[in-house]
Amino acid sequence: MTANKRLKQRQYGGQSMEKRRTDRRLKLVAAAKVVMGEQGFQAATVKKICSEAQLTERYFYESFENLDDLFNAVYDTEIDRLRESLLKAITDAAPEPEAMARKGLEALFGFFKQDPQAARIVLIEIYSTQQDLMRLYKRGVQDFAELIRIVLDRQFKQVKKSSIDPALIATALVGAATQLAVRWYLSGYEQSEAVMVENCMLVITAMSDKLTA
Amino acid sequence: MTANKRLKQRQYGGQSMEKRRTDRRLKLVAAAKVVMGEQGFQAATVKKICSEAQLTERYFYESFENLDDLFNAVYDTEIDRLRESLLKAITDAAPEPEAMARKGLEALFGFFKQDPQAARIVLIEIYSTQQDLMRLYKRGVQDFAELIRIVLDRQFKQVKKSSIDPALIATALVGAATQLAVRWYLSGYEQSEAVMVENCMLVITAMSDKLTA
DNA sequence: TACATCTGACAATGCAGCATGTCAATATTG
DNA sequence: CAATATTGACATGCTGCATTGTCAGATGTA
Repeated sequence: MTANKRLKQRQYGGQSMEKRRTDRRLKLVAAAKVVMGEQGFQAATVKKICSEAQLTERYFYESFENLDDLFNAVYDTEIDRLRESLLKAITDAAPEPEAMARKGLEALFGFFKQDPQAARIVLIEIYSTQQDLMRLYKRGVQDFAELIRIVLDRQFKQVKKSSIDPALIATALVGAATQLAVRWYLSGYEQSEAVMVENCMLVITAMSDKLTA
Repeated sequence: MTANKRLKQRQYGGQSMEKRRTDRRLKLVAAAKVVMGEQGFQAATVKKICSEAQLTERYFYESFENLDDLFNAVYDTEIDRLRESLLKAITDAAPEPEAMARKGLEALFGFFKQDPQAARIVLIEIYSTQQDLMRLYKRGVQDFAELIRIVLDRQFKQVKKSSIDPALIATALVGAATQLAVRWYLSGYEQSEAVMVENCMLVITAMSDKLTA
């Protein structure tokens, strides 16, 4: 529906049609991040977002089906940014496991501290979407857990008790970190970033100790 | 507004006005739990809930301001049930710390397994309310964390590093358990209850070891 | 039995937001 | 310059839902 009449396209403002479309799309995603990150998904409307993006409402439907669709785009964008930041921190600190963990946590809490809108999107609003919760959850939690699991597997090759599942342990650790982040965000970042990192580190090293013991 | 014209009240169906009102309120809370627990908060409407409760819509406004208000009531009810179950399990198993933790986790995961609607309300839909997120979060996460913190404080009196905050550690542990529960719920309870308990226990004992070391 | 209260079914109203449409102004191309 | 594509501002129709209102019938009270 969106691109049916391809009769004649031309430049406008020195940009091709495709460039203009993707620019508008990016503006909408950025605007939606602001609105949803400040007021929440529920309070977000097409009108508000288009107004924030300084675009007329028609262009919303040029790029998105509905608000859920747009939220997915916003979520993916922010999660990608977070993952990139995390991966860079971790790989830079390799190969010392403890340094990797610490730098990773610094990147994580730094990300949330420096961008409260993204924090709300990633930590809170993820659960407000109707469809695709599984997809978002997998992308936002399980993929990170998978990262951790790989490290865990390296640390302890032989599982002592067969009922212990590295994937679950990894999920639990992700949960510990995110719950700390949620609390931190909701408190208005009451504690210092260093304190958050330090306490989260303790949980991780505790687990590491336990598994290597 | 609800109870202005107290001109003349009388029995009906053998019940006093107050009894009838509270009965209807309870029916609405129970119905809302079903609708919101199955379809989510967003999909819940006054009509659906009243239909589920087999009450006409007028009675909704007799007991609640709006859907957020009703959700609060549902959430409180379920959290209270969960807390009661947890406390009973823990106190029954006292004073062995490890047994307390294990029985507590069994109660926790048992609760979510046996009542998926409550699981969704408590784990997922909590974040979908507009107002009062702080209140719900405090009631649903921080109060449980406080429980744990008290136990932690007993286990290690002197904090080695001043930056370690038992309240944060407790929050992290709550996060670990709830994230496991969320994953479990979203997977359709893929793993056995025993496996969930076992893996969560490992995280807790790891932390316990670390703090008492 | 007569009368007031309570209840349930459903209608009426009003509003908010989605989705599409209109149209004049502007930019681009030939 | 003429013709057409593109844009922005705004209007329009539509839908679903919240909230209030109506009324007949059921139930209790004097």
